[in-house]
Amino acid sequence: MMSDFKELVKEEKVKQCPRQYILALTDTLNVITGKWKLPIIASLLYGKNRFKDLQENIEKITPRMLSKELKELEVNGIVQRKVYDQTPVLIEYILTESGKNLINVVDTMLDWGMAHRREVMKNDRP
Amino acid sequence: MMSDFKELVKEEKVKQCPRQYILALTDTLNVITGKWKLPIIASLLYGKNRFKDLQENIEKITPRMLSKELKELEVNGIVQRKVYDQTPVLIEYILTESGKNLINVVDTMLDWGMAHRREVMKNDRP
DNA sequence: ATTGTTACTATACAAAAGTATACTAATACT
DNA sequence: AGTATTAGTATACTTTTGTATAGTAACAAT
Repeated sequence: MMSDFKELVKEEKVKQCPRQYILALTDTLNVITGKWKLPIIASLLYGKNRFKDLQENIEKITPRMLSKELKELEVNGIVQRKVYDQTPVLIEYILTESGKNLINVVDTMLDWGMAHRREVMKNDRP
Repeated sequence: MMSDFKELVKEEKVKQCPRQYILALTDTLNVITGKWKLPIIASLLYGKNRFKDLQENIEKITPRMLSKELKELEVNGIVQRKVYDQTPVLIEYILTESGKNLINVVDTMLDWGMAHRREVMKNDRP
């Protein structure tokens, strides 16, 4: 079964990309671009969900950036912030369904990246 | 068949992402991030391969940015620059195999983006 | 009263990415 | 000699993104 975008590209008469496609692609880009987004999402996938866990797991990230990125991921519906009223306070960042599904995107990116490296090697020394 | 990254995440004992995975992901991010990369790649997929075509096809891009991005895509092995010695000179930017394969990444991003919008709608008005 | 813990915020700054506007080189056509 | 065409480059600037460093709030334990 062929996907939307491949169908679209196959049809040579198509002149313009539908607006909703552009919106969807922009959303995805916003969620994965930046220096810290993928490390944070990967850490959350691994089950590191507290602020301190993330800070320890992601080398050299400052609390300012971690806080900023988590907020952005929250308003974009990628993570959910859960507060447990203990002492000291416990706060967990949990991936939403959409957040978990990002693994498909990451995975395709990984596949392409690996294949691209093989391709470049092949062409450099034929 | 399950992919590399999904396998990795399933194994809870895994503590660190292999270096080559990080490199591959970084490569992919570098190729698709920025305001103009996807529009340029999409235009090239559609068969718009001359500088002027791209300039007309991509609204509001300046020649400086187009030139800069094309150069970057070239050194990263995504496009190939072909010079035809005519008058006026004809220069074509052609996607490499890796460049064409980016459609898989774009497509997965599109799928996720569309599904995410449906998910957000569902949660906003339950 | 001091120290420890978690989860941050505030301020100032540096670097990267993108924009605006004008200009150039090579060639051919009139 | 002046104009058109393609494919860019040059310079100065603004905006966005990320860094460095220090400080805060709410408790509890000693």
